[in-house]
Amino acid sequence: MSTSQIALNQGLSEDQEMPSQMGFYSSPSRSFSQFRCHQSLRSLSINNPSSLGEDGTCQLNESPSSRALKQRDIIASHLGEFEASSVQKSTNSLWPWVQDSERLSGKRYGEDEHMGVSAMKMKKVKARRKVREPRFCFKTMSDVDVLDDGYKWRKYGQKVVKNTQHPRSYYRCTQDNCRVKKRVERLAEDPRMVITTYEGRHIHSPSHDLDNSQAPPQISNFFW
DNA sequence: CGCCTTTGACCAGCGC
DNA sequence: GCGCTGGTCAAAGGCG
Repeated sequence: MSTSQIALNQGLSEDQEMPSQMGFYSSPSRSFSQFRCHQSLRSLSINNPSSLGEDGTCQLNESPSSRALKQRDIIASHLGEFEASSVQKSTNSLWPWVQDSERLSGKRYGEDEHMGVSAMKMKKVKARRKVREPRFCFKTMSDVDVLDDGYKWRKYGQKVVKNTQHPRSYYRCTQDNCRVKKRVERLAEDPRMVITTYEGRHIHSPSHDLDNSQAPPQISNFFW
């Protein structure tokens, strides 16, 4: 049985903060029931509070009925789910999945929220990008590091982070003017688990959809 | 030739 | 101020 785990730490109570090594920050102001469930996820019981694990993740054991869902469809569904329910509320106080170090320096958020790409390129010489786009992360048990989420990514960096055996890889969406990035790393405690962190919102549909017109229309509704 | 990965260097933020 | 760390840049090389 293949297993995916989606970080739903927004639904945690205040004293159930995510493990620090996962870089999560739980927002105590939101309850689990606030998540609206996409049709394709209902079979995965993602909105069932009883399925919330002790570590703040929702473990999705794929049932026969859900097994037909392609991995990227599941991911795309989650993207839409999170966007619709919370990620767009990108004020500092409601930032859903922020790394602890960044939470402590919340002043960094939103300064250049609407700056254009060319302007950003001009500015980066003196100052690194201070914007932090909406982000969320999830972990998946997988042999491959890069999950097929329907988008095309280009690797632009790799870094060995402290207290981890495996390097963290940095990817950027290859689509013009799309500033979405993602980080991929393996969980130190369990190398079988891949931690994927998305940052930003896609301004286009998944590249696979462009190639395959048979893709379910509900999926294309959830790009960001 | 174009696109991609690799990798060392650089930079900003943070803690002390 | 200094050192550490994470994130990014960009040159170099590989591959189809």
